[in-house]
Amino acid sequence: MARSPQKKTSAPASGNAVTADLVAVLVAVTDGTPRIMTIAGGSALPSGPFEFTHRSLQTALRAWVEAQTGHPLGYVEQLYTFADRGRSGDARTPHSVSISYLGLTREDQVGEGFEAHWSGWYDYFPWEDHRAGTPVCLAKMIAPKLKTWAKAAPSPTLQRERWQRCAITFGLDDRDWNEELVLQRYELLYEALLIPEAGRAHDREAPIVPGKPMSADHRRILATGIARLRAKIKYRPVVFELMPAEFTLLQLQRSVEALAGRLVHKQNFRRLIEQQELVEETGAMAADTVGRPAKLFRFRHAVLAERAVAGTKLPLSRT
Amino acid sequence: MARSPQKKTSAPASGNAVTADLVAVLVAVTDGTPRIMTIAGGSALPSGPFEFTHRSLQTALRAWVEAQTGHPLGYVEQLYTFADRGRSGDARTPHSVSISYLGLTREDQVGEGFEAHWSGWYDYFPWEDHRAGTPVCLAKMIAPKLKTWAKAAPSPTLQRERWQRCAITFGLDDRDWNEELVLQRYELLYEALLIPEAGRAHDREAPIVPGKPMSADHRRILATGIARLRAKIKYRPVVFELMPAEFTLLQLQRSVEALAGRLVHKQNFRRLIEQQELVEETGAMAADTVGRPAKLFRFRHAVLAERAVAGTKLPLSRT
DNA sequence: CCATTTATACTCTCCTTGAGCATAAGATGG
DNA sequence: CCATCTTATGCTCAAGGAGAGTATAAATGG
Repeated sequence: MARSPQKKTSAPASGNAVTADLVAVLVAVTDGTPRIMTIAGGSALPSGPFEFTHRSLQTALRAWVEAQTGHPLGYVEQLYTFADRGRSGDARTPHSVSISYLGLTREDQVGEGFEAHWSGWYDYFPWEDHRAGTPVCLAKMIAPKLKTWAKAAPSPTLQRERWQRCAITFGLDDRDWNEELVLQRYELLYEALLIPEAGRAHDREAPIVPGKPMSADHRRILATGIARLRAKIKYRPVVFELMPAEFTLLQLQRSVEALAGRLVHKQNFRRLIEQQELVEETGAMAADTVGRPAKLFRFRHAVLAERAVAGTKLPLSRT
Repeated sequence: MARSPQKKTSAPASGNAVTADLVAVLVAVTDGTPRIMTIAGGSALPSGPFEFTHRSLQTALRAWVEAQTGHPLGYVEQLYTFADRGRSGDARTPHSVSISYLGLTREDQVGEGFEAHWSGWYDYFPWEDHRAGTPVCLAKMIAPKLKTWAKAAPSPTLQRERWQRCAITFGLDDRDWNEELVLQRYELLYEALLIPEAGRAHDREAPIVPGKPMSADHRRILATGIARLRAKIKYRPVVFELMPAEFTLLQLQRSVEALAGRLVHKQNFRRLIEQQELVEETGAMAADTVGRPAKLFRFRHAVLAERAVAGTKLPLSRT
C-alpha cells in the first residue's frame, strides 16, 4: 500500500473473502499429567467458526468455550494465526484463517454432559517428557532417524548443518535439553518426514516416530501452545490457573514439572515461590497423604495487581 | 464443537465469510531513532488484503512488503490478529480480520521511488522515550490526568485499584519504569479516554495526551510491535537485523537504547555482547569519528545456528 | 522402635549483575 | 607541544541470585 495508500480504505474485495475459525488448546493438569481437550477421538483440537457477534476474538473464544464446556475459562491467550488453502487440499476451495488460542482450566471445572475428552499431551509428543530422564524413544528411535536424515543431505556441509540443528533442538551430543523448543522439534520432525502429518504419498513407508498424530495442522498448533505455556510459566504466575483453590507446594511443583516436562529442585522451587510471595498459607494442612503433612497454600491473587512481571536482561543504567 | 465434532469438517458456512488484511509494523533504526514505515501522511501503518496465492501468511507478508519497498525483509514475526466488526463502524458491513506482523529492516535498504515514509515511533508514543530521563510529558501531563481519572472511579477501592494500575504501568510513585509495558500503557490511556482514538462523541473536549494518533487500531498494533520488540531484544539477537553490515559497539548500543527507550551501562553492555560471542572484529576501525577510534564489528551469523537461545527461570534439577 | 516418605530449614559456593575506576587513543584549540 | 575533550576499552568489587547439598521434623505402616 505504500504506492497507493488510498486503496487501504476501499471496500474489501469480495474475491478476498475467507472463513475464520477458532482453534483452542485448552489445558488442564490432573494427577501430574497435562491434558488437552480434544474431539474426534483425540485426533483434533476443538474448533469452530468464529461468530462475529462478539466484540473481540478473545470474548468470542471465551463465550464459545464456555458454551461447549459449561464452565468459565481462566486464562486465555492468542497463539497464532494460520492461513490454509482450504482444508480439502483443493487450491480452489474457500480459504480459511485459523486463529488459535491457548486456554487454561481445570478438568473438574468442565461440566458434565459435555462431550469433552481430555488427552494427555505427551501422547502426542512422547519425546517431550523428560521427567523420568531422557525418554527412550528419543535415544532409541528419534535420534537415529534424525541422523539418517541428516546424512541424506546432498553435501557434507549441509549434512553437518542438519545434524547441528537436530542436536541443538533435541539436546543430542551431550547438549542441554531445552524444553521450550517444542515447536522447533515438531517442525524438524515434519521436515524430516518422520511424522504422519508430513506424509507424502511416495513416502508412506518412511520411518515414523512415536506419538499420536492429529488432523490438519492441529498437532502443530498444540506444539505452539505447549511451547508458549512452557515459556510463560517462567515469568508469569499462570500455573495457578491450573491448580485447585488450595494446594500443597509439592502439588504445585508437580504441576510445573508436568508442564515443563522436567524435574525441578524441590528446595529451590520453594524458595522461589516464597520469595516472590506468590502464595499464602491457608492455615490448614493437607489430609490423607503419605509422609509428613504439608501446609496448604492458596494463590495470592493480589500479586496480579501488585506486579507487572517482566524481567530485564539489558545492563540498564540508573543515571 | 465438543458436542458435535462432525460439524468440524463441514463446509464453511458462507455467512461466516470475512476479509483478511495484513498490517505491518516495519521497523528501522536510523541515527538513534527507531522508525516505522507509514502511509497516509503518517496516520496509518502499511496494510493490504491478503493474497491467498502464497503458501503461508509469512511468505505472503514477505512478498507483499518486498513488492512495496523494493527490498527483502530481514526478520519477520507475527504479532496479533484482530477482528473488527467492519472498519466503517456499521455492524452489518463485511467483517475483517487483521493479521499484524512485525518486520525489521534498514531504512537505506528500501528502494527509491517508493512511497515509503518513515516516522519516528516516539512521535506516536512520546512517553515511551526515557533515554534522557523521564519525559516531561509523563510527569507534567499524563500522570496528573491519570490521577484525575483514578479519582473519578465510583468507590475508594476502585480508585485505589485504578491508581495502582497507573502507577505500575507508568512507573509512578517511585516505581521502576518497565519499558516492556508499551501496550498496557496505551490501553490504559485508551481506557482513561486520554487519547483521540478512544474519543467518544460526548467527550470530544476530554483532556488529551501528547502523541500522534493513527487511524483505526493502528496505534494499538504499533504498541504491540514495540512491546514485542523491546522484549525480544533481550533474549534474541534481533538488533543486528537493524544494523549495517559493520558497526561499532557504541552504534550497536545506541540502537538497543533507541528501541528500549532507555540507556544502558556501556561497559556492561560490551561485556554482555562479548561473552555471548555475538560479534567478531572486522579488523577495520571506524573512520571520521570524534574521540578514540572504535573497532568495527560484524554480527556472527553463525550464532543463529549454534544456539537455541532461551533462558530458564525454573530451578531445574540435574538428576 | 524402625524404615519410609514427605516437609521444611539452612548452608555454601559459583556466577551474574550493577556500578564504578582507570587508562588508552584519537582530535582540537591555544 | 600541551591541556582538554571525547570515545574506547580493560579491570575490579560488592551484592544478589542460582544450583546443589545437608540436616532435621513429622507423619505412616510394619
